[in-house]
Amino acid sequence: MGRAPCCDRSGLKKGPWTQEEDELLVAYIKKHGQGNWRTLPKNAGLERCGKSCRLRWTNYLRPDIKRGRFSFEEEETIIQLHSILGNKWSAIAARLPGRTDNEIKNYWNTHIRKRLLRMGIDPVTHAPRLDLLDLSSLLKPAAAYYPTQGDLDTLRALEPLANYGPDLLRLASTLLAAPTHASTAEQQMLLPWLIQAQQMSQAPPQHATAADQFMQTGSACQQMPGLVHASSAQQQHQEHMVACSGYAQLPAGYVDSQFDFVPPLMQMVSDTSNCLQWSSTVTSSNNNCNVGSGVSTPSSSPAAGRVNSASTTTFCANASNIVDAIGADAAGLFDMQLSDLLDVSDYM
DNA sequence: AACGGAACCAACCGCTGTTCA
DNA sequence: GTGAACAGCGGTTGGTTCCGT
Repeated sequence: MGRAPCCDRSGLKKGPWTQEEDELLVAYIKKHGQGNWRTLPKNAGLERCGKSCRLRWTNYLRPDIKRGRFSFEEEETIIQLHSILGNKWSAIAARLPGRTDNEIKNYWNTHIRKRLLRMGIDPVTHAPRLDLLDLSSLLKPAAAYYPTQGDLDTLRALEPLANYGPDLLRLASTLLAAPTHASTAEQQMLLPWLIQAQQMSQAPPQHATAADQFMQTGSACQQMPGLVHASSAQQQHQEHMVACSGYAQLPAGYVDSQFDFVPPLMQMVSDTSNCLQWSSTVTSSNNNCNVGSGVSTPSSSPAAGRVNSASTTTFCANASNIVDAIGADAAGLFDMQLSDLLDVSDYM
């Protein structure tokens, strides 16, 4: 839509706020509360537009604002949340008490973003920059790896999770980014798991099982049809992440029980027969495309996964089965249109 | 001390989503 | 159902401060 900014009206002041203006605004809000921003400036005796007043209040004058440098913990939290939520500054700010979206956005652009770039990490995707990797390792001969029958059996058993895991991550992150749909309590339930899963997806176990390694190889093959073996590059990627990021610490002893902490969301899904139908469909569509290339890729990223329209339809239709299967317990979480819930544009 | 570039951050701008008549 | 009004969000700008030469 887009409307002309209200500040364009003649007589309204722009630019830095004076102490007198601040006092007028604070006094008015203390007395009347935050009401109609449109009428507030006139009632408060301010020559400002309502938008400017709201911004000044929310970003500077609010009594609960924490000022000063960001702590190490806050910085780590921002990085983790950004890897999940992308540039959803307001959503990130909602999880950092006392910090505003503007402050976090500024801090990201001036400090964190540059730091990640120096470390060779793409601040958009949170993955190592491909131009810094030794891509020649991707070109290893296809016959370099011969899986055993045991590997194949294990892979077959884990296949469903391997395929719909990323999509569940995406689903959960979408829910977290939709505060009007999911309650705070529900988001609090999802967030720790999402961060943990995100860490795992960025830094897989250093002494992974054969099945893990084989799954990774399979995943890489889906992303690069024609390349049978890409685990070397993958391992390089992982080591790079662990060495550089400093925020990818894994829970001790997680390796052999990586599905132990599967949260209710995933558990409910895995318990249903619908998920089998869904996972198998996604698996088949994955043969030619990369569904949900990773929750760590914000929608703005050009590196986001791409699929054709047919597989998008399949994915959405079967995701609907998941929602049905989860049932009334999670109804609040899914009280929205699927088209809204799933950022379909990511898959186009 | 003077200058220029980098870093920082408050504020603005343009857009989207929601509400309501 | 439609469109205007409004609130809020994310990207960008521009003024100020810091720091190295």
